[in-house]
Amino acid sequence: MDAVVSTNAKPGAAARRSQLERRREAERRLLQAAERIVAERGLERFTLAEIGEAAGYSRGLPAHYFGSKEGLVGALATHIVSGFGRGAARAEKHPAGLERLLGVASYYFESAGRDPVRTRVLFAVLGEALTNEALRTRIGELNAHSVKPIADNIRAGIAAGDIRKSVNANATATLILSGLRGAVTQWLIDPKHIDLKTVRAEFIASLKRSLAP
Amino acid sequence: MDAVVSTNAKPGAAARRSQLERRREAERRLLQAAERIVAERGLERFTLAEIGEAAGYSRGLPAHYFGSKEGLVGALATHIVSGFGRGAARAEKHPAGLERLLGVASYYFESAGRDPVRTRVLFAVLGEALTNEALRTRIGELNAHSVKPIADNIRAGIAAGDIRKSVNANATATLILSGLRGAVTQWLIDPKHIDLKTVRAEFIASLKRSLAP
Amino acid sequence: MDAVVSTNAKPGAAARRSQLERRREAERRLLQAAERIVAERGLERFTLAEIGEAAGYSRGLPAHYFGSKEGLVGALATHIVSGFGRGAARAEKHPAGLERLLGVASYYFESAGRDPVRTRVLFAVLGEALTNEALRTRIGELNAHSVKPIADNIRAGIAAGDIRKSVNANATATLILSGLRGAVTQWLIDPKHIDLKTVRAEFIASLKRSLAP
Amino acid sequence: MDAVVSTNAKPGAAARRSQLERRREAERRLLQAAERIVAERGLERFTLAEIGEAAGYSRGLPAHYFGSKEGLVGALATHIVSGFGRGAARAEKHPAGLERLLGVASYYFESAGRDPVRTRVLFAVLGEALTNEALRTRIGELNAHSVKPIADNIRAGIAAGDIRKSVNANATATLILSGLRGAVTQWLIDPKHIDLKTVRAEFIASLKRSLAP
DNA sequence: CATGAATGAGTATTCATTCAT
DNA sequence: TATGAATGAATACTCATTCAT
Repeated sequence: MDAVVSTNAKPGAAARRSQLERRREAERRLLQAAERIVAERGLERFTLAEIGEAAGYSRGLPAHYFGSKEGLVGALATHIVSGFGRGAARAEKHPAGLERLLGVASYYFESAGRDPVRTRVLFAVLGEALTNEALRTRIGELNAHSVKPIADNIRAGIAAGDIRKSVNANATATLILSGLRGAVTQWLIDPKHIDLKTVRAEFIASLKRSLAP
Repeated sequence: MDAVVSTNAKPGAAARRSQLERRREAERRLLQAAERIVAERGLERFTLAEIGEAAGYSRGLPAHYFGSKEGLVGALATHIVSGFGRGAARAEKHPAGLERLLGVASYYFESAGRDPVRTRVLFAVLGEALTNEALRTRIGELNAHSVKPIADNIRAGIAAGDIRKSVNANATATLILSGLRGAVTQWLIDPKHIDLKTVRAEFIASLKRSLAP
Repeated sequence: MDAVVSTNAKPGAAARRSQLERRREAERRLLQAAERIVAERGLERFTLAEIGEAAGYSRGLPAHYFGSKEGLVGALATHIVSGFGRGAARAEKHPAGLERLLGVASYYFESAGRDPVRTRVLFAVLGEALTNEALRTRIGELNAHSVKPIADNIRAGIAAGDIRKSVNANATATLILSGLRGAVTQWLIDPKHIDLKTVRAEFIASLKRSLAP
Repeated sequence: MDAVVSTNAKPGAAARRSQLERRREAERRLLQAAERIVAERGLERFTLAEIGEAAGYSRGLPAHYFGSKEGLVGALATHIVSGFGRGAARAEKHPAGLERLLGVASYYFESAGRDPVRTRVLFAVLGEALTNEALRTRIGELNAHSVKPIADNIRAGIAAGDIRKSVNANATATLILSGLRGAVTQWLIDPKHIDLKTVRAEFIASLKRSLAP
C-alpha cells in the first residue's frame, strides 16, 4: 500500500564528506520543507522561494536543483511515493494470507495517523493525478505496487482456506485499496469528527466479513 | 450521496426577460464553462478570462461576478455540491432498507459513469478540500447530506431484518461513502484499466456480504 | 478668498415640480456624496459606483450625469470653487480697508473650521492642480477671485492711511492668500497638534504688524 | 525646512561591485525615475511599469522592490523628505537669529527654484498627506524637522534683541513654514504669472516687519 | 429618468526562470 | 556550490464606460 515512512533526517548531522553529500543533504532538506508546506497548502499554492527559505537555504536553490516548479513537484511525488513499501515489511510478522492482509490494512491507518504530513501530501498527489497527466504515471505505478501485496495475500488466504474462493483477488484488492484511501481521505478532511481508530476497527471488521469463507 | 444531475441548460435559448434573468443565465453559463474546464485541468490551472470566453461572454465577467478566482471556485463547489441529492430520488423505487441502500450505491456508480465531467469536478473539489479551508466547510455539509441516507437505510434494514444488528449505522455509512468515493477516484484516474461496472458489481457484492445478518 | 459655504440642501424636501427639478436634486446629492468621499480619500481613490450608492442612487447614475470620472471631478471642483465669495459678504460689515481685510482673513479660518469636509476637498483640488492641467484653469480663476478682494482692501487701507504706503497690493495679497492656505493646510494635515484659533490669532497679529504704516 | 538636494547620480557609471551595490543602485535609479514622473503627473497617474522602464530596468522591477504602488509612493516620500535639512547648512554662514532665519527662508525659495522637480514631488506628497494616512506620519516628522530650526532662530533672535520679545516662537515658526509652503505652491501652480524672486523679496520684507522689535 | 448588466482596457502583482556574482 | 538580482510573462482584478431594459 501507499505506506509512508519517515526518512532518517540528520539535520545537524555528521561532517559532509563531499560536495555530493552536501547536495544530497540540501535536496533532502528542500524536499522535507516542500512536504511541510505542501501538506498545508496543496501542490500549487506555494513558491519555490519560500521552500528554499523554509529549508534554511536561499530563495534560488529549489530552482537550481529541481530546475522548475514542475520538477520539484515531480521529485516530491517520487519521494513520497517511493516511501511506499518500506513499511509494509512490518506487517510481515503475520503469516501471508488473511492475517497479513488485515495487518497491512491496519498498518495503513496507523501509518496515516503517525505521519499525517506525509499522508496529506500523498493524498494531495493522488488528487492532483485526476487532472495532471505527469503525475498519473507515477500514481499508476503506485497503484500497481499497492494492489499487488493485497491481491497476493488474498490469494494466499484463499489457498489457506481463510478467504472465500469466489473472491476475485485483483478486483477485490483494488476495492480494498480504494476503501482504505477513501477512509483516510475522510479523516484527513475532517479529523475532528472522524476517529481514525474507530474507522480502522470498522474497516477491519467489514473486511473480515466480506472475505470470510 | 454526492449525486450529480445535469441542469437543463438552454445555451442559445429564448429572449432574456429581465435584467435578473440575464444575470442568472450568465452566472449559470459561466459555471457550466468552469465545470468543463476544471474537469480537464483541475481547480488551479485555469484562468478567469478563459472561462468568460468559453461561456461566450467577456474575459472580465467571471471576476465581475465572482469577485475573485477563489470566489469562483467556491461558487463552483457550491454549485456542484448542491446538485447532490436531486438524483437520489431515483433509488427510492426500492423499499427503504438494504434494497434501497444497494440501489443508492449502484446509482452512485451509474451517475459517475453518466456524467464524468461533473464527477471529476466533484472529486477535484473533494481533493482540494484537503488543503483548502474554505472548501472544507462545504464538503463537511456534503458529507453529512451524503452519509445520512445511507445510515437511514442501514437502520431501516436492521429494523427489517435485512441487515445484521451489530452494524454501527453511522460508522458503516461513512465507510461505505468512503468506499464509493475511493472506487470512483480510482476509475477517474485510470478509466482505461478499471471497468466501472465490474467495480460496481464487486462493491455491491461485498456490501451485501458485510452487512448480511 | 476660497471661502466655503454650505449649499441649501433640502434632502427630503418639497414636491418635485419637474424632471428638471429631479435631475437637479440628484446632481446635487451626487456632488454632496462625492464631497464626503473625496474629503476622506482624495480625488482619485474613489469609484463612480460608490458615489452613486452613497448618494442613495444606482451605481450607474454618476456616469449617466457627469459622463466620466473626469467630468465628475471637474463638476466637483466647480461646485466647491463656486462656493467662493458667497460667504465673503459676511465680512463686509467691516468698512473696506484694513478692518475688512482682517475680517476676511478671520473668516477664512472660521469657515475652514466650520466646514472641514468642503475645505478638505478644496485643498485636495488645489493640490491636484499642481499636476492636473484641467484643474489648473479653475484654480487660476479661483486665485484671481480670491486675490482681488484682498488687494482691494489693501488699496483701500492705504488710501485710508491704515496700511503702509510702500506695500505692493497685488504681491502682498498673493502672499496673504498663500499664507492663509498654507496655514489651513497644516491644520488639515494635523488637526490634533495645530489649534486653528491660535493660528488665526497669530496670523492676524502678524498681518497687522507687517501692514502697519 | 523641507530643503531639497540633488543626489549625485551616476547613471551610466562604473562596474557594479557587489550584489548589494547593484540593488542599491537600482533602487536609487528607480526612485529618481519615479521623481521625474511624479513631478509631472502626480502621485497616482503613473504605472509601476513605466517607472521601471524609465529607470532603464524591466517593467517588473518596481513591484519587485517596493512590493506595491503604495510601497513605492511611501519610499519616494521618505526619499524626498529625508533630503530635508542637508541643504540647511548653507544658511549657517549667517549668525543664528534673525539673519539666519531670513537666510533660511531665502534658501527655501532658492532651492525650490533650483530643483523644481523635487520641489514639485515634495508638494505633491504634502497635498496627498491630506487624504493619505500613511503619508501623514512622514509629513508629521518633516514638519517637526522643518519647524524646529525656524523656531530656534526666532528664539536666538529674541535673545539677541533682533526679534520682538512678544513673538511666540513655535506658533510663528509654524506660520512661517506655512507661508513658505503656500507661496511656493502658488508659484508651482502658476509659474508664468508668479515671479519667485519677487515673492521671495516680499516674503522676506514682510517677515522682517512682523518680527521686528 | 434611472438601473444595472456586460464589456474590455489598464495595471498591479506574482513568481518561475535566467543570469551575474 | 550557492546566492540573490533582475527579468518578463502570466493573470487576477478594477472599474470607467457602454448599452439593454
